[in-house]
Amino acid sequence: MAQLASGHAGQPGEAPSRRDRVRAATTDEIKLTARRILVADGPDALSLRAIAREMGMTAPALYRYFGSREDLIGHVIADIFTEIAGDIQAAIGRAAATSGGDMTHKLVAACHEFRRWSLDHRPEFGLLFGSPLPDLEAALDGDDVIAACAMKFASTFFTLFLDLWQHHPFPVRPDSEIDQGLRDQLARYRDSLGAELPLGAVFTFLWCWVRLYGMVSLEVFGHLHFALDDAAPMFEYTLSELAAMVGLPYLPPAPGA
Amino acid sequence: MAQLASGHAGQPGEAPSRRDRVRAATTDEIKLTARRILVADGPDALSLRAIAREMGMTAPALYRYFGSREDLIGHVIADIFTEIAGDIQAAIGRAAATSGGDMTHKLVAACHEFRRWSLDHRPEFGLLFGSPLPDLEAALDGDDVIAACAMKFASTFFTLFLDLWQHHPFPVRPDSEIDQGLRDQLARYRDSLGAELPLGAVFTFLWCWVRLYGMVSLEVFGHLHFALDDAAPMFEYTLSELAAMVGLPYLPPAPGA
DNA sequence: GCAGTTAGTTTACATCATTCACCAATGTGA
DNA sequence: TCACATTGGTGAATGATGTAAACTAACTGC
Repeated sequence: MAQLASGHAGQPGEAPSRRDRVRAATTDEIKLTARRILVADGPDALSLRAIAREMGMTAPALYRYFGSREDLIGHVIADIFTEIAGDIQAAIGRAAATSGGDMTHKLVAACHEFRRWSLDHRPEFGLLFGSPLPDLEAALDGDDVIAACAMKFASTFFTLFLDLWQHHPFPVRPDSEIDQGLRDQLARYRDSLGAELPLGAVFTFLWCWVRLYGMVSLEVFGHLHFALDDAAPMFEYTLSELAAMVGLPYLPPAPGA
Repeated sequence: MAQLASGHAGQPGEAPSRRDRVRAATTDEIKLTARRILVADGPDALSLRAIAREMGMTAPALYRYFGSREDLIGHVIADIFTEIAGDIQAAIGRAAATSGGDMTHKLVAACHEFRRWSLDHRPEFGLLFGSPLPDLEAALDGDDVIAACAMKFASTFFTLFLDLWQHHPFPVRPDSEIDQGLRDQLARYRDSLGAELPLGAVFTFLWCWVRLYGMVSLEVFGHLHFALDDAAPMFEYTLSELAAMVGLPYLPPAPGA
C-alpha cells in the first residue's frame, strides 16, 4: 500500500507538493473504498457511482485519478496482489520464527496462509484468479501494473522454493525426461527470474502451483459443493503430497483418524 | 438441446399445442442467440437488449420466457453443461470404438476432450467453472436447473470411473487412512450417486477431478502465461500421473524428447 | 362471435460509464 | 500583489443497461 501512495513523493526532506499531499492520499482512499464495496456487496456492485457516493463525491471526479472503471479495478487488483503477497510473507516469517527456520514449517505455513486468505477473501480471490474479464485485459494493455504485482506474489512462493532447493535439494525430473517444448519454456521462465536451478526444479515449482491453485480455487468457488462441504482434509492431503514431492515430511492432522 | 425444447411436448401423435409450436422453439432460439453473443463479444456484452436486438425483438419480450437476465444466463449455463457432457460422452464413444473398449483410451479421450472443449470455449468455460456470480446464485435458488445439468456433466466422468473400478479395480486408500470428517462426506456423496465402491475410490475420483480442473482452468484463464505459452506438455504429464494413480499405463507423447 | 391467453410492443424509471463545460480554490511567476 | 495556470472537483448530458407496467394484436377454444 505505502509504496503506491508515496510513489510520487520526493526525498523525505522536501516539502511535499500539493499533488503529494492531496492526490496521493486520495487514490488510496478510492481504492480502499472500492475494496470495501467489493467485499460488502460483491463485484457487480463495484460501480464508479457507488464508490463516489460512499466517498461523498461524484462519479466523474474519479476520472481525475483513474482513466476508467477498468483502470481503477486494475489498480485495486494490483493492491490486492501485494497484500496477499505480504500476508504470505508474514506467515512465512512467523513460521520461521516459531520453528527455528524449518523449511517444512515455512512452506506449509505459506500454503495454509494462501488458502486461509483465499477463503476469507472470496470476492478478491475471484478478481485475482477467476475468469479474466476481457474488458479489463484490454484496458490494462500498456502500463500493466497488475503483472508487476502478480509477479511480486509469485516470487513470494518462488523465493521460498528457491531457498528450499538451495538448502535441501530434492530429486527432480532430469532435463532429458522433459518434453523439448516445455524445456524451452521452463528455461525462459527460469532466466526471466534470474535464478539458478535445474529445469526439473522449475517444473516441480509450476507443478506445485497448479495443484495448490486447483485445490484452493475449487474450494473458494464452491465448485466442490456437489460432493464436499468441507474441503480442508482434501487440502491437507494435497499438502502432504506436495511436501513429499519436494522431499519434506508433512503429515496432515488427523482429527478423527 | 432437444430434450429441453421438447420438454413440454406430448406424445408424438398429438397435434402440438400452440405453446409447443411457438414458445418451446423460441426459448431455445433465445438461448442460442445468447450463446452466440457470449462467444462473439464476451460475457459483458450478454445483455437482454443485445439478445433481443439480434432476434428482432424488444428486451421486455424476453421476460415472457425467463424471469430475469440471471435466469436466462442460468439456463444457458445448464445447456452448456449438457453440451460438454455430450461432447465428452461422444469422445468416449469414439475412443471405445477405435480401441475396442480399452479403458485407458476412453479415460484419456475424456480428459483430452475436456481440455479441448475448454480451450475452444473459453467464455463458456468461464461461465461454468469460473468465479460464481453472486447474483446468479441468488436468482437460481429454487428450481436450480444448473445443478441438475452439472450433475449430468459430473456423472459423465463418474460412470466412466465406476466402469473402470468395476472392471479393473486399482489400489485405493483404505477407509482407516481417510480423515473421519472426509470419510463421512465421501460416504454421503457416494450414496447420493447410488454407487457401490469403496470410499478410497470416491476419494481418488475427486482427487483426479481437482487435478484435472486445476490444470485446465489455469490454462484456460491464462493464469499460467507468466511462465508458459503452451501448457499442453504439462497437461500430458498430469494425465500420465492420473493414469498411474488408477493403475493405467499412459505415456505422454514426446514430440522432442 | 366472444372470452381468455399468448407474445409481443411502447413507455417509463433507475442505474450505469463516460464526456463535456464550467467553477472554485490553490499555487506560482512577475 | 496581481495575473494566470493547475488541480480537484460539480452538474448536465448521452447512450447503454435491467426491469416493471400498461397496452395491443393475434390466436385459441367454446
